[in-house]
Amino acid sequence: MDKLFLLEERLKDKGIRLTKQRSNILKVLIDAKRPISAQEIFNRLDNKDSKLRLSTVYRNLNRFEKEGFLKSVTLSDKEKWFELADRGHHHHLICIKCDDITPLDCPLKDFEDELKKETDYTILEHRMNMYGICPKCKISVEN
Amino acid sequence: MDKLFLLEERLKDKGIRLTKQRSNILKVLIDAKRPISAQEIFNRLDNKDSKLRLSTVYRNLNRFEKEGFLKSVTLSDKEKWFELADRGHHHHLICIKCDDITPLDCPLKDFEDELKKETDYTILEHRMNMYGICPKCKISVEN
DNA sequence: CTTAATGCAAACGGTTTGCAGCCCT
DNA sequence: AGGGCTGCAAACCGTTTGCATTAAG
Repeated sequence: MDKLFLLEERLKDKGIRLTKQRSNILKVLIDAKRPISAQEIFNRLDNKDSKLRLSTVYRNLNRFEKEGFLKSVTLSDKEKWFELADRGHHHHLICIKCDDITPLDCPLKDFEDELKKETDYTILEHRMNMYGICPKCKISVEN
Repeated sequence: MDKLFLLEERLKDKGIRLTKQRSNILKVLIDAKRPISAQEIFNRLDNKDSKLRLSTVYRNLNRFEKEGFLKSVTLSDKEKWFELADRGHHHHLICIKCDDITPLDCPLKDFEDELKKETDYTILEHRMNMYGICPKCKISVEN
């Protein structure tokens, strides 16, 4: 099945207009297969056929997130990264040398349940990232 | 024992000059008993006896973190929060209504060990935050 | 005295916003 | 044709930086 087509259908269903810019942004997100920043999306689309401004990228990323198409991740202290929400809840392992990203299953289900009981909080969300050096970068550091 | 005195001694031991500004910043961090932003530190010290600039707060927070006195936490997408490093490794549960913060023991030791084996990464660090609504705010929402 | 630390102001980088005009539907 | 969306430029906000002055040791 064509991911882009499906996403575009969902846009239309919600009454969100299908512009060339939106379509292109979605394409980049699909191709990326990993979290990606607004700036990087912009870079990959700049000098392409249609005009595009960074502010448009931001506006649409925010819109898409609000509509549930995207999830944002805070992996660095600087920019937000965005990825398609179709892979379900998971976390990330990031190589601090090469920015390689590995998705991780969530190990926090039991912990969260326990926490609810202990604290009487309504738990809404959690975030977890692991940072390290990937096998490849370990080798290149040695050389 | 006096926390401030001990921290100031450690500053001197490292050859870091003990200024009035530094002393005041440390006081606020000690009193806070929770992560706190540069701006909030500045607010609590503004209009006090000695002069202070926000940039000085930032410079010292970064310095203190580098020296191992502080840990920074990314709880929101906006500002960094800082807390004393004397409590050892832990995480945070934040009420999104009132910003109340509860420290949490780390539940990720086993997961991290497993991850090292599975991925052959060198794991350097991880971050984890839980977000929810505290008991008090749940009640006030109902009213 | 020496030089690290601060005050001050300006820059920076990621993100948001207001407005006029464009182009989906 | 109408209103949502974009281009454009300017603002915004947390943070950093360069330089002259101050003050710690």
